[in-house]
Amino acid sequence: MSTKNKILDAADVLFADKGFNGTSLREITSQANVNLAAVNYHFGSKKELIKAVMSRYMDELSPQLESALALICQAERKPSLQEVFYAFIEPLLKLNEFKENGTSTFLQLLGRGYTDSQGFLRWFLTTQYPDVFTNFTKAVKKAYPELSTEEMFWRLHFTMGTIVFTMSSSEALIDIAQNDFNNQLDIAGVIERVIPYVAAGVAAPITHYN
Amino acid sequence: MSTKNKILDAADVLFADKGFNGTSLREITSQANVNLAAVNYHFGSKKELIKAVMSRYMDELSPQLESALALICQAERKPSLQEVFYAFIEPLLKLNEFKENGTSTFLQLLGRGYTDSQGFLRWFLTTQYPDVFTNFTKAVKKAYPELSTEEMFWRLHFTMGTIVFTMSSSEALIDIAQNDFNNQLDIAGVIERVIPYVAAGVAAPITHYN
DNA sequence: CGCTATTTTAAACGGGTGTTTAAACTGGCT
DNA sequence: AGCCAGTTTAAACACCCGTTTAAAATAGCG
Repeated sequence: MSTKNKILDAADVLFADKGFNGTSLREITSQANVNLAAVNYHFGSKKELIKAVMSRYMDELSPQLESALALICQAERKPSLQEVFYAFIEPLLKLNEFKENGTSTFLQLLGRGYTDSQGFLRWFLTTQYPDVFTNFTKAVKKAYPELSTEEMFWRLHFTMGTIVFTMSSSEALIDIAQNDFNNQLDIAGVIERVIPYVAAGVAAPITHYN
Repeated sequence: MSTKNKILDAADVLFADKGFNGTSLREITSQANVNLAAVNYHFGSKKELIKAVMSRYMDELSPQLESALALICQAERKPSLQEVFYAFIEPLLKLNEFKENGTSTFLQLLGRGYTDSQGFLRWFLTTQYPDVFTNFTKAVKKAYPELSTEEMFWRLHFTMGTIVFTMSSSEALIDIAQNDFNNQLDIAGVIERVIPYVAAGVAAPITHYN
């Protein structure tokens, strides 16, 4: 395997686990059995490495996501919110074929991107992959047209938060569930439980504020 | 004002803003106009300072939270989920009297605690303030008794995630809402919008898994 | 083979980190 | 006044960070 890919493979696991700030290049390169300077040689800087790690996932995910959402947008029938969210799930779970534990790793990385590094990664994603956001918004609007654009903006970010945060601590939560309820879940199991939650949240009745 | 409090005041703003790992003791002490060594003199270590910052909020919050939830648990009438959540809101918003921007700062700190430092802070909170969690669980169980304990465990953690994550990025979200919708919100406004969402999420119909 | 371009390597660079030290200062006490 | 516990201070400590350098190794090609 190429040095570049060895670095990427080691980096995304460590980044997901300990955050971008919390992971040093020396940890990454020693995990990857690669010289320290290789990161700067192949990627230029740590910041560029972070972008490369995210891009590898987004480039895999974003076309599938767009086509799945396009299918919903072009259909005549009005979709349910659950359908819209499940359009997300399938491409997300396919990341497990792309890379071992790809789904949870990617979602954890997404969570890190929101809180670490003061949002430069959110900027990177929204500018590099804007279609994902607009298509998702369109699909939700079709499923729940009464919802104002602003209210939808908030509820989608709440949803983003729920998913991303859940995945960031999914390992700990799965451990607790195993101990307390003797119920062994995997990532797909957690997703199964979070979908009804977020769907109901987005579908919540409209309240009027003063 | 005492050196100890100057440090705490500077620390919690910086910690909330840039995370625990992302904030250096030198930033804190220069912001507080205090000598660098004062942190280790008064608190022992950075880790202990983090605990002290969180304890200051939790000691203020936890008694009020417990009595508000106890009121619900002891009442004869079955409460609604919205009521249970609003029992949280009032004590949380009172943190603004305790300290300027206390509510959002505390919630941001809570979010940092989940993702930074690999969950040592979650351990600290759940072991130091266990009553908050058990009382909350009791109140929800009273409002929605059909929900199994395990399902409730998951939905409460989803809720935790939604709140905490939303608050971590609340400044950025409020900025976007201002630009895109000409709607200037504060923290209370964001909370007003998130409550119906999480209440509907927790109240989602029960699904059966294979 | 021999030359060139690419890649890998060890070492060092400058700077930031949390923590510790020991000396200086402070205010209250007899 | 002298003393002393409590506090503040400047300086240094050892260590880790991301990045750069220049030499060594490797691979590709005429």
